[in-house]
Amino acid sequence: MPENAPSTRVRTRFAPSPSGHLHVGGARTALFCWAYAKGRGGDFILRIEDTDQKRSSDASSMAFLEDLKWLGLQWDEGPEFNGSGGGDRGPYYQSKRLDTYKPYFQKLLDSGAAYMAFETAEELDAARATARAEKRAYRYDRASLKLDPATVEQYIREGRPYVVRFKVPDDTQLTFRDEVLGEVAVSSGEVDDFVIRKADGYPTYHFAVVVDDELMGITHVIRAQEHTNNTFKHNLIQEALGFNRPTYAHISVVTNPDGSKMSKRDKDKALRAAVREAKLDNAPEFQPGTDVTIREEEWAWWMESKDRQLNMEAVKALAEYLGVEVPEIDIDDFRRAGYLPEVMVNYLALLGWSPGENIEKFDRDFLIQRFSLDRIVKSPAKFDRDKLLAFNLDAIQAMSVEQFTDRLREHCRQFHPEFLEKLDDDAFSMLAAANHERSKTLEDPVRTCRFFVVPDDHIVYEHSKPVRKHLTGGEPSGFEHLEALAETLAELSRWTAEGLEHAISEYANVHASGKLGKVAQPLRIAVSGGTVSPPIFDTLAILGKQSTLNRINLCLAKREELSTPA
RNA sequence: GACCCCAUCGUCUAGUCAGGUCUAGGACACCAGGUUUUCAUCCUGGGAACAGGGGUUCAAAUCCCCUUGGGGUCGCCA
Repeated sequence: MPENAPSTRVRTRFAPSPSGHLHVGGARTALFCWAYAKGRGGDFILRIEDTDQKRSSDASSMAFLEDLKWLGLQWDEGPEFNGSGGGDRGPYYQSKRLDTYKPYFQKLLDSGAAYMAFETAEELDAARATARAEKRAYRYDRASLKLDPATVEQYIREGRPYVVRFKVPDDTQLTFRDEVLGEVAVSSGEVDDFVIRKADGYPTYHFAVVVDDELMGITHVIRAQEHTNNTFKHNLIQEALGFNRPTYAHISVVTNPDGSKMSKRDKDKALRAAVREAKLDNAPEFQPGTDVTIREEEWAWWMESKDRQLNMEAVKALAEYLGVEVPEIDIDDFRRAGYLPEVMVNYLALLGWSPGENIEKFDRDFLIQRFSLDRIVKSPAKFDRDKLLAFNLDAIQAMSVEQFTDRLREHCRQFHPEFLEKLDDDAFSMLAAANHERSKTLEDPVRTCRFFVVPDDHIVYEHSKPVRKHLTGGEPSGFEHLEALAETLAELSRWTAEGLEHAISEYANVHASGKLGKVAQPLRIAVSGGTVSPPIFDTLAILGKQSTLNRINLCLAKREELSTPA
């Protein structure tokens, strides 16, 4: 098999189909391709495998470009997007390369390496169903190969639709060397005469991938292990066309906690199950506020088969409607959940690869320097959210307050603008600083600090036992402390965390035998509605004097109500 | 079902290719203590694995075979 000469420039590619966001598994594949090429002074190419005309191609289907960018994976060639892409070996969309494929189809047809087949999809489905019912393995029977030339010619004249199939040789061993798996072999009898050109004239994945990899000068194919068996087909086409065989590395799949393959279709799967559970027969009418609708045809189409996906907006709306959590599998899900891109990169790299030496925290540059195919683990890796979270926490703790503030501001700008609208720069900075040490994600401050951006009289007090206890318990009780504190604080001139600490600690020394907790918790409840908030002095400082006093008074006004169990 | 691939703590993994330094290392999770004005941190300690069975060898987590288990693929999807 032709090895690439050492002098050849390394070129890898990531080749997704345009179907929405980048999911975790795809992201890891892209990361490995990128790291391998970049570590060797090579090129990382992005190619869009859009040879399925049935698949929707709305704008949101290219959302993964943004995800790739967010992770910091620049592509040297491919679709142009935000500074990445371009290149002179395009177009990088397979649907725009139809003319390119034509002569290669012809070559295979002429040489007899491929042939036309006239069975319809329906006929083949039926044959497969029969085989299944009889519990035997389905094999294409090569009926069209046995047609005599005159018949074939006649069929073509009649305008019968046909596909082109590759004629797989009988009785040989097909082998290839894989950089992670080693030698992989199968006997050719296991490989069907596969379709390389669909009835609509589009190439199938197998064909397009081979032609494009050759024409784009791809030297290393790093892809998921689900493609291992396809490699034999690709090798066959390469040989028939006189192409180079690139170096292969098949990386194991990333699985869900239950061990099943993590798939971009998991969200739809979860939703379909929920729909059946809820016995929903038709597309629901969503809330008037949303402009999302699912048409009847779309609904039926989607429910019909497990490999069909709804668009992003519909997924979100339907999940909300059904009140179910769809699994977090897309890079974008983690971005929204407040994970840092560098942490995602670090964690993803650890799924199936490790640098050894007990090193597991590293950045992109380290990855580029150290990444190699021979340290890739062969077995599937479960995606462990706990560990990801722990890494995210560590990364946040390692930041300076200023860095954290900037990151949080950016996160809010994108996903929670109300925090920037309601809080001025100073208050926002204080909020960020107060949350720095207690946040595991950029979403944590947002989630636990909603009360800052709510009007004073909209505070909702939690009717729970701990709340009641902190308010009514003790001698003096929490309410009594609040009454006293309202006066003390009203007279406080230095409304800063330090000033507040001074005043409140002093109060606690005198009236609560130095037990700060006795006064901090009632205060916390009064201003936030619950028992959880940033450190109390910071909280009050951010809130400001007026809001603090308003809320204490509001809490006191609800004394009766908050003293009795709900 | 057929074929391909895989197999170290609950999880991600180091160690396997070049057998001895492995009474198997790290991280996450877990458990027990401790610090802390809440939550979250943080500190200390602890339990936790070579799937099973046969070989080969002075010696096996490491090499070979079988069994079992897991994953992947069997589309005019990619």
